[in-house]
Amino acid sequence: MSRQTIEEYLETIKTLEEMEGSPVRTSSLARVLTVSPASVSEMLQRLSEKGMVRYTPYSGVSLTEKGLQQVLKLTRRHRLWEVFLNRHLGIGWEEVYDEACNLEHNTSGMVAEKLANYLGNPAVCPHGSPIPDENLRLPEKSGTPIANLETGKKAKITRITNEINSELLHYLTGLGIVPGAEIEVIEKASFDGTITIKAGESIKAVSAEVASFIEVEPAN
Amino acid sequence: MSRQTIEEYLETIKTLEEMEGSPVRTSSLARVLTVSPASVSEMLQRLSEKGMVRYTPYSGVSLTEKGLQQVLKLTRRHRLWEVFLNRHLGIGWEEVYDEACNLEHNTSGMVAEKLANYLGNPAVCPHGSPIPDENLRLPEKSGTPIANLETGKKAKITRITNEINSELLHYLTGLGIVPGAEIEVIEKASFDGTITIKAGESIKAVSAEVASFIEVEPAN
DNA sequence: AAAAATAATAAGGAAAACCTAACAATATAA
DNA sequence: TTATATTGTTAGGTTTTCCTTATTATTTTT
Repeated sequence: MSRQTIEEYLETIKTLEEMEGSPVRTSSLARVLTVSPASVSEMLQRLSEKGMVRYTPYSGVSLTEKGLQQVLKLTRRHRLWEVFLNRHLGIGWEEVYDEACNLEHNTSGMVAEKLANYLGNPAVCPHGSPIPDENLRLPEKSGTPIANLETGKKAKITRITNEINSELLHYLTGLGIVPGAEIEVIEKASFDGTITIKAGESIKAVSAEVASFIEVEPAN
Repeated sequence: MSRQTIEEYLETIKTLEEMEGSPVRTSSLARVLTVSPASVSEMLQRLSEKGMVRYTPYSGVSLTEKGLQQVLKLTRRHRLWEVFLNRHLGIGWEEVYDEACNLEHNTSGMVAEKLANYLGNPAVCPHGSPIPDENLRLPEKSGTPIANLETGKKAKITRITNEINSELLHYLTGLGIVPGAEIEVIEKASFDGTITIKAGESIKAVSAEVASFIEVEPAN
């Protein structure tokens, strides 16, 4: 198994653990990686032999500590590059994900740490996601999905949890829903979860699905 | 043939064309790439089918215009990253080559041009080698090997043409022989080509082989 | 021109990363 | 609780891209 392939599998497992819970099903991985379930089964056995994952046939797969450390290392590099691309090269936060994906797998530890230092050891990426520190530790989770915010409450957007879908991010940018923006929940439709949000002077509604990607911290 | 493999072959062919002349022999490529001559033959046929090289069996291989453009594109990305790593991250000019190799293959055109702009469109890398411009054009060659410099003449070091050998570069740094340094040739031994150089206050001798990597521009 | 050195090719193989089809296990619904 | 549907695994095969070894062709040297 090539390093690239290993890294792709591990990162996808981590993402799915967060999205759908652990353990992750073979079929989910097959869907996301667009390969056959049979291929996934095969790969998971090999990753298991390498001690990167815990794999129980017919049940699912989860990262071991070793696998998790590997993913955190990549996440750190990925998000550091995102900060650089956005802040210094002026590439939009909607676009930096893909570019950072290309760079993260080819960054040495030395370059990663010098880069972190150059950037002033940022705590979050342009989407508001936390950057693991030098020891790969993450802070306690602080934000909450916007659906949890009471109507009429003001809050600050801290994070958009879907970094991959650049169309979504462009759409949110158009609505003024970007990390750091001050917003207020005007209305939450109980029927379908649509949420009406005031951002700046404009008032816009977003679907429950889109809202699920928006994390906020209530203003005090 | 994977993109990575193609790029490695093309870059090696270019380097060997400069070092040993064109066309490049199969055996030279096999030696540098540490693969069998049989594999090289096989690969050269495929590169030839793709129109990247001109390959004449038993004679050798040279880059086509298409192959050359490809190499220049990579060279541009490579040297831009070297400038960034050296100037902004503080990685020594002796070390930047390897790191830039990793990054160059995973850099999009967009990132390359934004990076160039960020760096102020530098003309040369930390070793003094020219960076192809946005249209992949290179300036006329201006420097000359130090062996061509007359004894007693002052000159400025413009380039070290061996960027790969970091031990050599560390050695030269210790002697004060770095791009930009003002030097003077004290003596050229006619027997073995050893050259005695004054750099700053110190006077040191270098072998003909090491000297062959040092390019200068005479002071006016 | 023959011998020696070098280069190219052919034959065969290994490993990675997929696949399909058949079978097995588990979950769900009647 | 049995039948049905869903999901997962195994077995065996394919493709790609490299490899080595042995053989054949060409060039160079004597």
